[in-house]
Amino acid sequence: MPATASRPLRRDAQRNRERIVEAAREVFATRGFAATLDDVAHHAGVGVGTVYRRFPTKEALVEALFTERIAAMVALAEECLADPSAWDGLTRFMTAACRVHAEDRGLRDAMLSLGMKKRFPEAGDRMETVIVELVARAKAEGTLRPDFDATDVPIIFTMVSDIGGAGPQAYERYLRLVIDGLRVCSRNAPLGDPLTRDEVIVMLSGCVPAVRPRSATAP
Amino acid sequence: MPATASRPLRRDAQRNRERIVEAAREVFATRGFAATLDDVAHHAGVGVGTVYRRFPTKEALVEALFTERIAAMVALAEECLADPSAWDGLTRFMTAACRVHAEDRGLRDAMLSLGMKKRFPEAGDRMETVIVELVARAKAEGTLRPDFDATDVPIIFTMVSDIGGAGPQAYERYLRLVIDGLRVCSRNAPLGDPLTRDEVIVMLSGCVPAVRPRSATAP
DNA sequence: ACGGAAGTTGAGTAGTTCCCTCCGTTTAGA
DNA sequence: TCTAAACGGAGGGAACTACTCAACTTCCGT
Repeated sequence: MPATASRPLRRDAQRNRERIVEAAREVFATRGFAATLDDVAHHAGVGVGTVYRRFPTKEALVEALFTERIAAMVALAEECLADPSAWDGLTRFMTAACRVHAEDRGLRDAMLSLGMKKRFPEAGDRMETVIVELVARAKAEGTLRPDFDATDVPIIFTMVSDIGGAGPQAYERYLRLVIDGLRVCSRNAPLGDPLTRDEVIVMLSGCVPAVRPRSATAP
Repeated sequence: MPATASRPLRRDAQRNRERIVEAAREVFATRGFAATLDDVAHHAGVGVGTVYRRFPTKEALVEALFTERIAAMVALAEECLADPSAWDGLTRFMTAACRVHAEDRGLRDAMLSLGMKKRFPEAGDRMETVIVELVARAKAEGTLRPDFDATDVPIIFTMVSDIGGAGPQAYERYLRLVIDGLRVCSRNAPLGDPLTRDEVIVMLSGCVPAVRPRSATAP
């Protein structure tokens, strides 16, 4: 891997780059992947060309914006795995994830879209295994209903974060409702079979916007 | 109301009209309001022009397709209101509504989109009051948690029916999960304040596709 | 059997959105 | 001062979609 240590940016270019990243954070946070690079440029007070000079595609900008934040989410999940109470660990993770998704729709789209696996394969795998463990541990503890499945977690994230439009706190109410349905309770009706991973993928691809590719050339 | 009793359609035109309606039902059921009238025409084996001759706009077709079915949903809600068990009445209604939404995405879009109020104002009002009663009755019965609100019902419909992409049965699992969270239970965490009607409207407009107008002329 | 009204067709129009490029102009900094 | 780097933003081009229209076809009353 040849270190692409190109010469440092000119001072104005560096400043603009920072402006672009900051503007992108804001614009993506509110509009998600639906945000346009024209939006970002305008918000940053620079021309579109400048954005494309720094980030050759929208994809590149997305990667630059979210790599770090997704790693932080994985770290959080791992930290929750260490919670002495499995139930608290799982629900803390779910609550924190939903809050983050509500506050930053871009991060939501990055984590839940199909592109996740392509863009951040390592983080994605790690996240998946940690979620499996969080769920297994809470079932073993006897607090999480046994018919719940790890594949339900991203679906719940998607469902709940769709509420985002109604204000940043709105998700909380419905997440709580769902979490109250997660506890073992003698009156619970059985859930039946969980979704397969493929079904989850289909579902996410239908609900979470993708970065629209310039031209669709399927391999 | 001047009976627009124009002369009866020619036989071939009548047959085509029926084909169009049937094709539209199928296409809208799977693609929702995202379906194109070109899709419908193709599916019906006629030209687009024929569709537009019968239904001057997409709106008109939507109205023709869903007026009756929405009235049926209102009737169902009223029937559930007569259930001796308020809990069963409410959950039966919610389950039936979600099943219908899963089976016919067009009906879902018609019932949950903002256009509902403009297109079917009477049915919309009636539905709203019946839901309020269903919820009040179940709270009075002591089975529904008291911090639940009637405005939560359409939100739950939206959340759950978003799962539709993963197959027609997928919604069931998550609806059950949510319903299990609706029962009074000493371990339930308080939900806090419900969404205002305006917040509900914002949320729905963000999640449910509208019939795209020919040109955007905001009043 | 025929004339004309009703019906059909589908390429085309017009509006919109959005990713990205290009080139004439500006500016940092040696 | 001079040059390479950076900038701006109009516009290319592709995709999508609601809808139109002029040339053609079919029904049906007489």
